[in-house]
Amino acid sequence: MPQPSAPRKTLGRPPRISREEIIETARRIVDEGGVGKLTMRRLATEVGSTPMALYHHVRDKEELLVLLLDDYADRNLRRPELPADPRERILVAATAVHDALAACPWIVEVLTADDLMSTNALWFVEQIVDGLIECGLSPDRAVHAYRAVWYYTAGEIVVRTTAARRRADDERATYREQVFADLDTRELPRLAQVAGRWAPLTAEDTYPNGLRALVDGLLLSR
Amino acid sequence: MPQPSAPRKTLGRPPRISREEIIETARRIVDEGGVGKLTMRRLATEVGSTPMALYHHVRDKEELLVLLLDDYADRNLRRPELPADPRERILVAATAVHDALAACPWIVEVLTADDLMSTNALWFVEQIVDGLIECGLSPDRAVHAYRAVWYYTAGEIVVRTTAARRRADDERATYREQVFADLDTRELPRLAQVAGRWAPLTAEDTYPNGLRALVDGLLLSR
DNA sequence: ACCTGAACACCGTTCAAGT
DNA sequence: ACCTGAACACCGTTCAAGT
Repeated sequence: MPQPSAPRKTLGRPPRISREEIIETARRIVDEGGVGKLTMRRLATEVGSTPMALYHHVRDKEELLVLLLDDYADRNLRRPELPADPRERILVAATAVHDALAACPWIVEVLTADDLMSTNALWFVEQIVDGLIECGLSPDRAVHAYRAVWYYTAGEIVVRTTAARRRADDERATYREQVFADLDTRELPRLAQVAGRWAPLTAEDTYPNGLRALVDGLLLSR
Repeated sequence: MPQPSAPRKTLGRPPRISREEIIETARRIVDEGGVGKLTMRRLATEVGSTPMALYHHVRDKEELLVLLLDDYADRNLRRPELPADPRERILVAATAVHDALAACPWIVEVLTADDLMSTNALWFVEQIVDGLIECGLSPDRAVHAYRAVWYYTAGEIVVRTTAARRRADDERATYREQVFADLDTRELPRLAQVAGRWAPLTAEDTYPNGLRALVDGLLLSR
């Protein structure tokens, strides 16, 4: 993603819109109406231009989305004070990333990206990998462990915000309720036993507990 | 998702297409060309009908997708022999679900559903929850622990298959490489240190290791 | 170099009518 | 009860032309 960089001295028509302006407007549209409202056409009109002008500043819609995620990370991932203890540092850094991303429901569509790549987000990755190494993992194992943390974090956000969306949609959730009401007590006794508590239980925020368990388990192996 | 149930005796025009036929054809389209090729219009023509006829059998496209996921789970989640040891049982059941879903790249779009709900998939959930209880967790904690496993599993699949897709797309991956090549060695020393090995390291299949760590960590707490 | 207009090749879904 | 045709209100992107 090459930055447009310094003001160009080359000849030609002066730009009427900038990458920054595009991203800024895109952010506003998404904040107001969700990522579903962000279309190249609408973005163009809100930026006071035509759809095709946008393609001079971003390659396509997917690049725009990734740009938007990076912008969000740069803007919302303020670096917290990190504890000296490496295990605690891992937990605090991962939770900070998690909380910032989870606060932003539209992120899911883009979050499936391979990794967070904004320089600001990389600082958190650094802290986690460093904490893992300080806890005694080799650098290679630390990368694997970091990835496990990222899988868990991304999965938690994706699954939970999609569930919340479905709940808002109404009546889609009743399918789950119906399935759970009709559970075969003989074949699925444990699920039948917790069926009534499933909704409240899965609504609880268990990210920190699961994260701690995962990190402890990852550190067990050395 | 009410089943169409027994052959209806009520009067009226006899159905020309069935829900089963729709799902079967949808599955074929998706298998051949990916989930992106599945449109209501194309599905209609391949089933020999019109777009609007489909809406008599499924509520909308999202319901069709969930139906398709359930169909896939019923068809591909063959129940393995499970070990007697509860911890091993958890690992084998979770890995079986993971492997079946990971083998199916189109699943990602639907996987963000709250939970797997086909009766066949629920058997695996039952095995995991049961194993966790047998290991000494309370039923409530077992549900939370199962959810952590599901977050980790869904996250791993979503992140990895999206990454693979991006790699196939080409040149999108080079962004990551560029960022990693330009890492500030002073500010991000650990990442700079592993930068060269990042791609192969993250390409390795570490699902089973991470799963074991997570489960061990979850069992530590009681 | 940057922007525009028109067009291409699509979408999911609603509505009113037919059998 | 089930299906059709036409239409609505959109999409992302390409291409050729303008300034």
